Amino acid sequence: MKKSKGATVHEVAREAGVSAATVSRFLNGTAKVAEDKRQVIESVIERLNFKPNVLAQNLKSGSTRTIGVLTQSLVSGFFNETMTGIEDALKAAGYAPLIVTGHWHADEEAERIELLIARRVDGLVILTGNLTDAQILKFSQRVPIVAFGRKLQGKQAFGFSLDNYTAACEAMDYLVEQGHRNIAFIAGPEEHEDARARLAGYRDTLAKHKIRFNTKLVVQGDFQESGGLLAVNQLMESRQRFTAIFAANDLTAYGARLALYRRSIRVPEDISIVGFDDLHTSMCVTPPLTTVRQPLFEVGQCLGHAMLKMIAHEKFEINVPPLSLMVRESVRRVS
Amino acid sequence: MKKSKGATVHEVAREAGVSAATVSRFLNGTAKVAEDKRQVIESVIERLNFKPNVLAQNLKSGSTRTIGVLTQSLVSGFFNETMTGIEDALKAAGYAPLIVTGHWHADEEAERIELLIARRVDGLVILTGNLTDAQILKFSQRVPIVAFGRKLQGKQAFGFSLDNYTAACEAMDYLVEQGHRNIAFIAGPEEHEDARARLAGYRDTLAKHKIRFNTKLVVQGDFQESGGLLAVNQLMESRQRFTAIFAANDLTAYGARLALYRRSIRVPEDISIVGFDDLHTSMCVTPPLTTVRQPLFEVGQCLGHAMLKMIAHEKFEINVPPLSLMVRESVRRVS
DNA sequence: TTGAAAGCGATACCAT
DNA sequence: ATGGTATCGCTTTCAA
Repeated sequence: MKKSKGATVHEVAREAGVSAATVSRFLNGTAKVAEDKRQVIESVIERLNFKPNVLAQNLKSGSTRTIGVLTQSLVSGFFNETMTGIEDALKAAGYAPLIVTGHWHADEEAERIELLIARRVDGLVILTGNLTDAQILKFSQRVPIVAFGRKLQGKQAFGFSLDNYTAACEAMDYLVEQGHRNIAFIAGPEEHEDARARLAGYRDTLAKHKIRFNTKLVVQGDFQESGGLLAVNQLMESRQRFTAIFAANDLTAYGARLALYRRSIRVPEDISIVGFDDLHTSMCVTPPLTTVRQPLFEVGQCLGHAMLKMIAHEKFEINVPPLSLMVRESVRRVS
Repeated sequence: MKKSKGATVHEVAREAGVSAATVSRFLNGTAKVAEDKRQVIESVIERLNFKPNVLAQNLKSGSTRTIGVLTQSLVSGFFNETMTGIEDALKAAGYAPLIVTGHWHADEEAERIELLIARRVDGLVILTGNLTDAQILKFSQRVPIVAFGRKLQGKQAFGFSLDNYTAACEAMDYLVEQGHRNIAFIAGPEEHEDARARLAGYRDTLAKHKIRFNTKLVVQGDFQESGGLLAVNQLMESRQRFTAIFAANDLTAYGARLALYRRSIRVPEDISIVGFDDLHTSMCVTPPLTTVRQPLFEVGQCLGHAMLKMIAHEKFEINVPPLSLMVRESVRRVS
């Protein structure tokens, strides 16, 4: 099966009356090439519409200029905004992301990472997930890894997360400042580090303001809309009194808001809601959601740059804007 | 620079006391290998933890088992749901998607496609975008292409879109059935085929029901929330009377809904809204949005399968569920 | 059934 | 400055 596509360096070389080595040198600027040959080569390349075969380059160089990205969901605004940042950072350096999905399932994540490694990605970006740090460190013996959503430090591994705790405290402080004292919390998955940090922030801020921690006001969610909806139902059934809900993430807040709507409870007149993430849509829901903004695009860029630096064995530092509370219209002042 | 990673077939061969060819045959089942050698090879592979170098296989086979996917936005629910379907279909066949973004910009799309081709993807999936059919047909001379959002038929190109027109008619019929006669329409980008089909559906259904087409009731949007918001403002300023809004897509509906909220106009009590797409969040906004559901996951799967078939030079047919109206709570019956 | 050897296409070292 | 040649690791004839 003759490949119909594309000329080779040898063909170009022959046509131009030079050696393949010279063509290669011209292509990569590896060494000086006489002006006259230069011109001939250039025109032959043009005429033959020659494009170097990346596959051969890859084999030779051992590098694919591809970065594997392990995400958890292709439909989540959270991951996708981060991904946009990653793509942005990689693009400039001529790298492309190979994206796979782990669906929050450690086994699947590991399997997809194996695939990525088999495909010889030059590096790996891991967005949260359920692998243990130990597993990731193990993988990092085979390929450089940058992770988000976990603190990690190794020879070829680096991970960072944002200060979810402080941001959660800030959100809670705001709620208290607005006069709320009975605040419900819809938690995220327990195994999730960020979710735990947010819960801790809720708890500690209550203490700080000398507000009694009421277990009945904390219900389990799952970071999905459905969890938020169920949580509010549970809250209502338990007949606890509360004037505000702090949802562990925006999706949860959406679900909670819907449950309230179903019961004709107004937001924020009757109950206030605060979310976490600041998804793209959060400024457009009704009422626009007051939530903690995660600078996900910047995080993505940062991950991309860090990856590139790591591959180049250069020093790098993480520098992303802090989490910040976006005050919109879902919280009402109570007296 | 000696590669620290991975043994080669030759090393395995040497250790096992056979030739590299035999190892290769064992690996690919290309030919029979004696049971005894088989066992030795297997154990050596195990011991050396040998993994064939995909780069070399790629070079040899000319194939990367990678499908390029041109999307327009990494943060759009519309594209991402489709992508999930594509990934699902490819995964089973050992293919992986290389995703790039065109941002609705023909030049950028073309440039990203060049990148994909340079990386020797085995095929290309194009999700809508602003390239002309002619451009795509041209690209398809270099690589097989399957496209969504445009009808296309070529030697190595195939494209299909869903019947947006009929679905738009259905949505409008529903609105009319519910007693609405003054229906505003917020259009999508004019150059967008689907957007035009939806507008046509709006117009024709009005005619079918003998309702006068009022130009003032049609305002331009951009498929984004902001467009919907602006559109409603414009509508209010023009002081037209209407009881319902048909938004060209869900994002537009979100924006419209927010604009209404800002003016304390209730949905659906004062004004009804119908969207198009059925994004994931649409069932969780308040009120849950009545909208046309696009079976995007299935579309993605279909695209993936079609691509695989095309690569294998096999016949295939497109079979996706039709668009359907999801009746939820954003439309009220008026008398 | 098996092995030797010739590529796949680009690159880099070693001469000249 | 330039050419010849070995090399990256695997696959696949061609012979035996």
